[in-house]
Amino acid sequence: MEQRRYEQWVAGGHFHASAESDKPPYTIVIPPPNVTGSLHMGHALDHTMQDALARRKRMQGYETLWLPGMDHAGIATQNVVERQLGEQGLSRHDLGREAFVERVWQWKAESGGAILGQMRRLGDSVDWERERFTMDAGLSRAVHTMFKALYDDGLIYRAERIINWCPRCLTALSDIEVEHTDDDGELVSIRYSDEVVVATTRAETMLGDTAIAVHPEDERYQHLIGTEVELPLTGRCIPIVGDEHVDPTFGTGMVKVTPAHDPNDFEIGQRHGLPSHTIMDERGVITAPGPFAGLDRYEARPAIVAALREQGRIVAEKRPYTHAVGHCSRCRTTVEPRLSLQWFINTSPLAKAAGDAVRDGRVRIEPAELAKRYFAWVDNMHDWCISRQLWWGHRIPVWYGPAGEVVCVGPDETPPAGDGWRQDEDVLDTWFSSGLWPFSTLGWPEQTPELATFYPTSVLVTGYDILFFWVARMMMFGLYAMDGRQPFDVVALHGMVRDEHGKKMSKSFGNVVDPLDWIDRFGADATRFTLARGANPGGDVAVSEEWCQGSRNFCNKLWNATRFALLNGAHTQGALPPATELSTVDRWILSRLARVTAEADEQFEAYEFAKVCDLLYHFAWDEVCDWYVELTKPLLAAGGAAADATRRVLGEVLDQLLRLLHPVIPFITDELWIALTGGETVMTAAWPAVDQALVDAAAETEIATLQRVVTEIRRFRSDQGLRPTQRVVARLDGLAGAGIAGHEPLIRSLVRLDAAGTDFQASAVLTLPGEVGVALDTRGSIDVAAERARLTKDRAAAAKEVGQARTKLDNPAFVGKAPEPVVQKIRDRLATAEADLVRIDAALEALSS
RNA sequence: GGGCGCGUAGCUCAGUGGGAGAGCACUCGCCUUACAAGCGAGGGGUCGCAGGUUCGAAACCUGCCGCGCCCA
Repeated sequence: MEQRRYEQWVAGGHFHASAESDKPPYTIVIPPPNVTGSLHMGHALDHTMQDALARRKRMQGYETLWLPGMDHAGIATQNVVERQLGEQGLSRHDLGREAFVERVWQWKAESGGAILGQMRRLGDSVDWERERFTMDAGLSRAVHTMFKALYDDGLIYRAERIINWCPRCLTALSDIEVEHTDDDGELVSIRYSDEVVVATTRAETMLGDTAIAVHPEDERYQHLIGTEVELPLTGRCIPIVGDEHVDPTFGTGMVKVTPAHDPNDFEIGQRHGLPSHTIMDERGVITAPGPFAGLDRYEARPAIVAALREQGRIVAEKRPYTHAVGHCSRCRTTVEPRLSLQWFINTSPLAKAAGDAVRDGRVRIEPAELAKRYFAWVDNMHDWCISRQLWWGHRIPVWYGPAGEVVCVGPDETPPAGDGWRQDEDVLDTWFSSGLWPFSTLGWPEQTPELATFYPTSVLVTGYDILFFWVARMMMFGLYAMDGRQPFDVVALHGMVRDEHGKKMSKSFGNVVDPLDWIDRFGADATRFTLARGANPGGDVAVSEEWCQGSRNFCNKLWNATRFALLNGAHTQGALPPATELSTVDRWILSRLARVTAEADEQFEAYEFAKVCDLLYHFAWDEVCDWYVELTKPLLAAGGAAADATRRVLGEVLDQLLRLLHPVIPFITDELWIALTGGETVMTAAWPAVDQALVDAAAETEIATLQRVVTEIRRFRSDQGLRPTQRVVARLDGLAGAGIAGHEPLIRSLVRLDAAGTDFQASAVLTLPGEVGVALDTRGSIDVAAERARLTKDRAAAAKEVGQARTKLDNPAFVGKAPEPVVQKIRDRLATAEADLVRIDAALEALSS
């Protein structure tokens, strides 16, 4: 059912947005999933939110573009294809660069982008005609244009720096592609000389030491500054320098300095003009001459410790010693800080602008509290290493000439002619192209109608976990490339999807839920509703199968309610009858509908998806199904003009309710709406407008009273053990005083009370709030103990209320300082509770006599 | 080590100065003519702990305990 409906939506062109439309634009670009990826719960949550926003805006009359696509995931994709080659005993070098890249494209054509099909299952209303991929010609042109612009502005530079290096992927990584974990290691203290002892977790790097550093004001060691010490195992002599960044309280207060293998040491080296000795190759194998050459870094460590121990130089060892270790976010290999020549972006002016755009309110982060995290990142941004030693990606458009020339070519410039020119071997970080996504997908650098219409995008919906990875980069690039115009007006953040105990889903823990499995078993609507219902701004979402079942049950409830409506002639033909021709029940539900519509709008605008779902769930189930539908039964059975009006109102309420729910649960609402109204699709129906004229406080009060009376009678019946079907003869008194005189037939119908005849004998008398009396003839089967228990409980509640209210009112400070409405409210509460007490006491006394 | 955040019913979470809420789970009764994937009724919380501000604190402030995330 769902797939057929989806294809109809696509075929109907309902997802397509036109740049030539004169409607106001509303734009969302999808956070591009990885071309190697498949749909997981995180995507399902992210997409559900975006789809809900897009569908609502479409119904509101906006030219709504939700643009889909994927990124090329440089490292991940290259890994996949290299693994395939590996199975045939080949490496990418056997193929050569050109053939390898061809092979990757082939892989993409055959098995890339599985997620796109899965998005259809979820119901994503994306404009498939505008699907984009970061390696497409247009987007590649955007990348080259951006590179050239930044290069010409002096914001891109090439330098030898310590970077994060993955010895398995054989490429540089940016700071954010490194994940730190606390790992068990060892801390060994090595005596370099009688006076020089240093502690390190990386003994093997001592081969590359070029100094010892102490704090310049450390009195223990001041006299050593300027002297030299012999580096064990090497015979080299290295200086002792004073540097303020040494922590005198850590270990011995002396640190070894290995500028080529540690970022902090590199800086110390820069400050003191120390040489850098690289002692490992790109795979982490020791290259320093001597007995350790050829050993892997993890073999070299124990070997070197052993050699030092033999010389009696190991003076202390701590095992295990827990310390933070960086890992490649793609393959978990321990990152090796490595001195190498890379391309960088000078982020300071860009990050400043990215921070200011949020600070001055041009871009709003929802929820606002998360802006703090954003600032923490953009205000302390390091330069961004953008070169990767990969083949799959956008090759850096820089050419080197035979005479040492360096030329950056723009998108339309041909590479320099002549012999001896070669292009830079590296490609750009995938996030470089992802950073251009909000405008490269709209045609930039061309000035397309799409760019003019749909930029800036309206909202970016993504997880707080990539606020740094991606959002900050789009902000930097968008503001730079689009003349200071922000890439999006709002960033709506959500959290992670977790299991039913709030635990992170992980393969190793075995608690991963596949959204496609839920879609198969419970439907896309139930899956979406479960996620949306848990989606508080910026918060994680815990989900479980039971909750998805609950969502499925809700969809089923809607189906049954609509079935009831259709079986009873509900319709949406013609105008609503005027209020004067409507029953109180009809006026009440229309009033509630108006209020709920207003509230839903408010919550939607605030990206409060959980509140929208909660609101509509309770309105639909508690008010429409449990009360309104039940109340219409006697009205419809009575027939006549009133029944005709109710059929129209019932149709109206469901029509509007299905529209309100459509953004979150698109499939079933469309199915039911078409059946109810005969329309083409609810997708193109107008979003419900709030009609203030329908708000009817008097009707609401009346029905609230009716509900309280009915509930009290049901409570009595339940406590008395009267079966729901058992009809009881009863006399109702005081309805007029409570303002619900006209509703006696409704009340009798809902609680199955028959009219009192001539032989009526009351065996139980209830007095309800508002002086309503119910005298029931239970044919002597009254359970006195149960009734006494019930009344005693009610009395305790009323007495507690009286006590609390009195305490407040007896406090002169409260009466004197609290605002008058609050005091009045307490007075009212006291009066009500005191009246209840009198009533209940009378009933208890009657019971005893 | 630095920063951010959380601690409310059995579970997952709303609730930011004025009567402690929801879903699920639980108990009891029901095959009531839309729906047992349901209907009706009900039980359940010293709002982490200790101080403070206030007429009034789950909410605001301070400290402590416990947990999580990000960064180094």
